[in-house]
Amino acid sequence: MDTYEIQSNLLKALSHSTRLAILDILREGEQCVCHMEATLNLRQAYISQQLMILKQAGLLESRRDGLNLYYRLVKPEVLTVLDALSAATGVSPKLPLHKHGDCPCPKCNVAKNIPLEQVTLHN
Amino acid sequence: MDTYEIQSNLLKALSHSTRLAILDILREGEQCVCHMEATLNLRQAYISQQLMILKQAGLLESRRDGLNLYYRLVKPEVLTVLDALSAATGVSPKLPLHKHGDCPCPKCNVAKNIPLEQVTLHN
DNA sequence: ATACTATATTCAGAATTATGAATATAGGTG
DNA sequence: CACCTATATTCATAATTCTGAATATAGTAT
Repeated sequence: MDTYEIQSNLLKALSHSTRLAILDILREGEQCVCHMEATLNLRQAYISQQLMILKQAGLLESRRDGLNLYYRLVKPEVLTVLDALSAATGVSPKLPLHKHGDCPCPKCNVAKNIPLEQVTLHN
Repeated sequence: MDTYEIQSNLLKALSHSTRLAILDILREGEQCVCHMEATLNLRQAYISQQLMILKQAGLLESRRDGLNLYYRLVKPEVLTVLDALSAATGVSPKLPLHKHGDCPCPKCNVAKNIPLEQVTLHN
């Protein structure tokens, strides 16, 4: 019954609402922790713990860019599982959109018109 | 985050190796408890407990025929989830085949050539 | 170096799940 | 009715997971 254990281990990694939300956030590509913090409105330490669980399960990897760590899905096949799950439950998740300005992460702030004197450039 | 909870509840019902095996047994149609007992080589009480969990999650229903209770999948969409899971993990379950003669259930004994004097008929 | 920012880890208690043992029940048979 | 067979339930304990608080670390900027 070894195959069933492999599969139930993956399911256990998935069966948690915060982790489902994280995977949903990562559907569209990598995101930093602080972006998840702003989107999910949960404490950073807690999100990190859930990220570690997903990473240990082999679903995520991270990349550093300056201060920020960006997580990305390395096993996109799980999205197929999640889609099948939406079909089976009859409900589809939609992410809470954080208010514009609530997310401090670089990706979210690229588009904003920040006064030049406040922008720190890498020289 | 309610949708995520609905989905994680279903995942929790699935994320157990015995329950995955049970669902696999039910892929091909209804089976009685004693058939699962023979196939999985687990104690009856334990299997009943797992069946109750799957039933509570709305995945199974049961039907009585004489002494036997037959369980069947009432949400076949979960099979799609399980198939996606096989794809994601790269492993596919195959059920242990019980030795012919180890399963006492009616379905398994229809084909056997049982001496007539031992067959009990419903008169 | 010092201070700051983003993220990770450790620890502990609460809550939940897993599992086995014992027993209960419901239906069938004689 | 008494007994058997198939299945369900209850109870107790062990194991695991959840969650928060506190703290640690690693990189950055000055």
